[in-house]
Amino acid sequence: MCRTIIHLDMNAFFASVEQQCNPHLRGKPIAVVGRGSRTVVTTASYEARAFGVKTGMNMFEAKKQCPQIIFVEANNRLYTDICGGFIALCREFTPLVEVFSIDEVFMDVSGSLRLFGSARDIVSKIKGRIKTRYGLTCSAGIAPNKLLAKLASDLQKPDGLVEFLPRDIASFLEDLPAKNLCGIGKKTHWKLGLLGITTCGELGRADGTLLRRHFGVVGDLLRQMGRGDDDSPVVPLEETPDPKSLGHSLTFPRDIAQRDILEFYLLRLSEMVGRRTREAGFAGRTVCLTLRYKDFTTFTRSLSAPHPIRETPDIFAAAKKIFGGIRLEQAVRLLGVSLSNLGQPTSQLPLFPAQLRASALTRAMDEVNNRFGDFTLTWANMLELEPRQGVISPAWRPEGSRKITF
DNA sequence: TCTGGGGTCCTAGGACCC
DNA sequence: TCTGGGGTCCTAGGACCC
Repeated sequence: MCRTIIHLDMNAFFASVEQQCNPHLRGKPIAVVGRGSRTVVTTASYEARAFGVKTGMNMFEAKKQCPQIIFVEANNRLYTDICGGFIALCREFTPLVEVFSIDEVFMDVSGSLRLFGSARDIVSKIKGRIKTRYGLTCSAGIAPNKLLAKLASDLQKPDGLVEFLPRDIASFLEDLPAKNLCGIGKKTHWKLGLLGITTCGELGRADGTLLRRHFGVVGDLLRQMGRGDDDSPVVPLEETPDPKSLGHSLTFPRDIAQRDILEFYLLRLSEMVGRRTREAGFAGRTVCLTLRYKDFTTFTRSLSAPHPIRETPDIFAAAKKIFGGIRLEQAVRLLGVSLSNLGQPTSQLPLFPAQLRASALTRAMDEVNNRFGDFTLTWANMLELEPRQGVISPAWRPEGSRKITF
């Protein structure tokens, strides 16, 4: 059964939104960044990209590439609101809309064609509405599967539309670098190169046993990708699986060597994780601590509790226990806390008055914070720390623990 | 003034149990 | 004293995505 899949990719999303909101930024090289000096470029406008400014660059590098660059602090709320509108718009054409990231969606319009005409028609309607409503452009790819649709949308930027017809696919893939495929990163590209494989054509013809030997179970998948085969479904929001982990991490403005200060941050991160976990109605058994030293050496240590936990003091206690077992070798640049092995909280009621009080207290704090903002009400020893919110992750997805309303 | 933050999936070794 | 094999869980790390 041949499907018709559309991939839509908002062009330089965060930067374009900022340029729309602030006319004086239009036509200028800008970069959306987080707060503080130790931040990186999340999105660069096309004007900035022309100077070589790329996502992931730190501010100095960006400034070096483009001295007149304008840095704009991210406005997360604005981006998620527009993303919500964008998704709602796509869902007018099919319920099969998969949110791949804050600025990318897949649509399976196989069943919508009779109602709305061709996939091209659907794309031009959506593009038109995004342009009118938000002043934004996007690039679109149309193909028989997600892999190829994403490849297609990448070919014309900005404001493009590329359709892959089945008869053209093989010849197009023949000389296409394999690293252009979604899922083949730097390392895999390098390893493939050692095997003499650089193009999709070569990957598709490669020996299955050879690929399995070097890439394990992924080997077979790689060969299929080289041939442009992909039968993965478009997963709509309603069917998105529950998250497997929830976490937060923080790069400090300056490296920190004092354990007591690091413990303050640990509590703060534990509270952020706990609150989000409770809000999403989960509990988790495994607490994982991520630590990055001054020299960027990064490692994780985790600890599993016998029962699912969700209260801040429980998460903090586990994080502190892990932290206590680490002998600091350098000043610390980043700390992270995450909770995994997620499931439904055990439904048993708290047994002891102390537990009952703790849980009621948490509930009350969450309510206040949900209404008035993060850290309005907080644990006393967190008060001396500045609340600090970074830029939203471009991989943010409005689902599960991050639900939004349309 | 070097290098963010939020996730998923896979692998591999060791403990432990039967 | 040496010797099995299978299965699960835990931990740590790495590759990948945006």
